[in-house]
Amino acid sequence: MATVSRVVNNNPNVKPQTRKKVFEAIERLGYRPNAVARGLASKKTTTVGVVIPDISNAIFAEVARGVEDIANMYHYNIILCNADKRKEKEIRVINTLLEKQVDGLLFMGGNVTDEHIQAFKTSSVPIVLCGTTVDGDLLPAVDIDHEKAAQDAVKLLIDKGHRSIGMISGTLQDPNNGFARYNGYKKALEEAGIPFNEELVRVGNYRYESGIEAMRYFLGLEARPTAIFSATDEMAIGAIHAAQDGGLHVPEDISIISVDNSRMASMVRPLLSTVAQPMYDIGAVSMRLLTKLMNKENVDKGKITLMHEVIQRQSVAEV
Amino acid sequence: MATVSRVVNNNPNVKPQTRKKVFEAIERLGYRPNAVARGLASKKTTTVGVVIPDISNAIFAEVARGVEDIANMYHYNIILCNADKRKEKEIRVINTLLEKQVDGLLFMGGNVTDEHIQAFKTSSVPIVLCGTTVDGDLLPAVDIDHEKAAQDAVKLLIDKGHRSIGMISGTLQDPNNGFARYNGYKKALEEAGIPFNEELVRVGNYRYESGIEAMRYFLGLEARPTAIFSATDEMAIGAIHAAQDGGLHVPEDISIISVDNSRMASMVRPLLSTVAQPMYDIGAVSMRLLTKLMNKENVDKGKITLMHEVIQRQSVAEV
DNA sequence: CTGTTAGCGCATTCAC
DNA sequence: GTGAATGCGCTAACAG
Repeated sequence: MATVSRVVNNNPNVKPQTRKKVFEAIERLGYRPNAVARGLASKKTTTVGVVIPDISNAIFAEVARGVEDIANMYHYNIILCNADKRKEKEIRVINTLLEKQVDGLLFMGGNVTDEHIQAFKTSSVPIVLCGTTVDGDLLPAVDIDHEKAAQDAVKLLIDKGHRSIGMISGTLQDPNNGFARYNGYKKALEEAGIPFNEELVRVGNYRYESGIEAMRYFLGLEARPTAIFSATDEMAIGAIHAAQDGGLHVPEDISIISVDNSRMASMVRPLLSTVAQPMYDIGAVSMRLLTKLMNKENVDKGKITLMHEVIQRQSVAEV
Repeated sequence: MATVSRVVNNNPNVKPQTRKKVFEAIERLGYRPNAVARGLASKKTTTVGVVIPDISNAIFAEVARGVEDIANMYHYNIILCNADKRKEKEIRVINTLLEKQVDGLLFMGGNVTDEHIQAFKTSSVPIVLCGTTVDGDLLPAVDIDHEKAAQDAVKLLIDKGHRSIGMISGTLQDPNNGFARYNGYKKALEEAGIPFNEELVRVGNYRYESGIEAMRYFLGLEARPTAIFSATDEMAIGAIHAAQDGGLHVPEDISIISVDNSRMASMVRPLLSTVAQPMYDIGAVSMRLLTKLMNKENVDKGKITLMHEVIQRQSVAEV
């Protein structure tokens, strides 16, 4: 029995002949190791839990690929849990994952509240945040600098001569994709000496329809902005279509830029200018960090910030 | 100890007072039940494995939502495993899930080969196919009638007067989204007495870029078709853009219809006509079926076919 | 190199 | 209604 265990776990202390015989028996009997029993005995499940805020969001799907590739590379299995963008569900899922004795936890995106912190604190296994951060150095995290990304996007608009720039924001309660990008927008304006105008920002919900709604609002303004910065690609595409539906040409009549560089940014006419988040890398790097943590290796504390890059395509023109 | 177990498992044979005391102790000690040990002892994990062929495909994301909602309703957890559209990985993932002692398995989309069947056969827990089927009654499955869906789409084109209709197909090796839709296309032509022309079908890979490539091909034909049927929305959108990039107007110069009705179909100009697959329902129904199977309830054998519906939007016009 | 032993943390008998 | 005993299938330490 112990020998079988050794064979199954690739322990070298088995005579090749015996190993062969065991494999044959395994084959013959159709034996399949029971991962649950193994997990109980070894106190390791070689499984990491990944909570993903919204499975239907293409951004997270790409991050998940990065996570997975690295996880496979280090022979970890992944339990992906969708949290439907609901906080209670996020908390519940975290607890379920911990009960299932995952060896580590990756928390993707979303807003990390005190309740989350509370749940994380009860964990005896390492946790890393992925595509989000939290104030202080409470938890290791890998993300981009959302504020700077937004600022760079708006700066491009300004460099092209735009002075009246609207913003389609995410909810300001969301510290990363929402508030940080809003702040980046304000900073860019400030730096260029352009007064901030509350009327030029419209809060959406990240989705296509709210991009449409926002653009309709801008079109109705007596002083319509010449350029729009959108917090996400999807809203930007909605904005483009609303502008076109209103008889405008993009970018001749109005320029549009956003943040994400999701696949969709190249699936629209005109092609969308946007600032690229290295989504795959965010996933890969955070998973690599988690493997180190699970392996009790020493790692530098604190957040890892990955570089973004503004991608110029067709939706922005000189004013 | 047994009493704690009873409390945690909601066994009624506990005095309310004792129950309360146990809960207090649980709270005070921060006790968290170990799902692994529980699984070993009870031989149930209240977990179902879901293998999803491609996490970055919006279609599957929507199906997954349906799966999840029902799973939660019946108090099952879900392990989502992405298989990256690679057969070996699918097989590997199935085995991993089985080793982890899931109570049931949902296999989503993808091509079910003999190797799959072989892997499924070793399972002692129920398995249902979701968004795919297999010949014979080997496995319970829920899906739409892909062939009929394609046929209906093409029929709409024909009803609008089109006689020269191109098709952007998926790979014909794929029995569902590929071959079945191709057959539906041929059937519709046949029924209308339109001769089938090999030159008017172009095989793509379901992605946007291959839609572009296919449309470029059609645009280069001396006898350019007046309408295109695409096997997926994403390729259809590529086709629309390629047509527009080539100076054509959709639908005035060329009509386009596809199958899927993904969210993207409403995120393009003109709005894409397409036949809707009830994706959420496919997920929900298959999960419900699985719960019955896991519960050893009697269910009707065989496949469940859900209804599709052709959605007329803007991308199709009379010839 | 191989077999024996003792848990892993729980659910499930069975007594009381 | 509660506690004590047994074992789920495996790994880990130990002895040989």
